[in-house]
Amino acid sequence: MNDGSGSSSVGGGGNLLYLTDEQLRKGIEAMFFAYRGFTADPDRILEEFGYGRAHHRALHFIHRSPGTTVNNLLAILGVTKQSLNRVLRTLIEDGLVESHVGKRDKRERNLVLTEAGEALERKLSDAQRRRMRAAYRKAGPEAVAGFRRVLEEMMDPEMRRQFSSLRGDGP
Amino acid sequence: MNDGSGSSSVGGGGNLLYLTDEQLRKGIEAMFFAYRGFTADPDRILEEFGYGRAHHRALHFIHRSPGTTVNNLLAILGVTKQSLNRVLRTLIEDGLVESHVGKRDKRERNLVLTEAGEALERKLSDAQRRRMRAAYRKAGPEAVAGFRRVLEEMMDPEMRRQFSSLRGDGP
DNA sequence: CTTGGAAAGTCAACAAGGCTGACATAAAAT
DNA sequence: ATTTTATGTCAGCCTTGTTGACTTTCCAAG
Repeated sequence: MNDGSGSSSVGGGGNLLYLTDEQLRKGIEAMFFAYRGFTADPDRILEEFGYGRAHHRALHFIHRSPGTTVNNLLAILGVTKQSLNRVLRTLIEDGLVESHVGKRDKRERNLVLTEAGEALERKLSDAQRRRMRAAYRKAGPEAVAGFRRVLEEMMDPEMRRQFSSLRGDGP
Repeated sequence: MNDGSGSSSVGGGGNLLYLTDEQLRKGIEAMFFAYRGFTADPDRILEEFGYGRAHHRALHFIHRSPGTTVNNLLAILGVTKQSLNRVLRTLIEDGLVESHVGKRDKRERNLVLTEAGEALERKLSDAQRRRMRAAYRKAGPEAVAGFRRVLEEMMDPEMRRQFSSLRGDGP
């Protein structure tokens, strides 16, 4: 019944060809396969350490916003505090993350990476950057700009805001 | 501190500016947030049915290659047969998927979606397409081409092959 | 100063969806 | 006849997500 969403614009304006269901399906599958590639390298490294994706995410965003609070991290990662706490606890026990009582608000915990934490984060993001750099290089600057543009449009609006600002530390 | 891989080309040739670590980091985070958005809509629908990502993946690729075999699906999804089987079993029990003994090779099972299976798949992919179409439209054709180009480069080489061909059914 | 409530942590229990290993069956291939 | 392949299944483990209940700390409003 062609529910309105479907298979529009074949003989249409001409350059709307990329909005056909077939093209969209290819885009959907490209996201699926690419995301797998995107995480494959870090995942191999994490496995050596007995960690998973969740640990990488935590390390990444603590590295990115040193001194960020647990609540901040929860908002960014979109998981429950219990789930995050479990990951955070192992990272703290293993000496990769330090949790300091907040100065202004002592209820808060400011999270920072230790030397070892920075080292692992670097190892992980190096691997991820290496792949992305290669992809960027092969695709060229124009493609990269388009890539970034589409990804940004694909986010939920809230995420898009966090994506642009994403402080987490002081004002 | 600039570990060799890092922060190349700032005052460099000029248009290599986009390969700085900072730009790559933004790309990495864009992938993370965008993938969340990308799956958010189907995930809400799946939840109503008591299904998860794994079910969506199976439905998608069976819809895409009707009559595909279990082994084919395993290769595409990159999971163990036990893991896939669990998902497949529930889909078959729930009457969304049918498993037919292969004609030429009776060891194989040819998987197809039932009416109900097609209906759910459509509902899921409609939601996903809707978001992607909106993103495509806002970003424009040039951006979409770049998006696809970078994603393809980001895949593992094997996946890239499957991405282009991806038969699964007859010769 | 007292107290309400936010921030954070903890414990318990559960589910999805990955994994490995072992084993069974049928059918194709050698 | 034997081996290999395709599939299914049982059992058990792990990570990472969930909910719910409860405690501690401590800022801030009354």
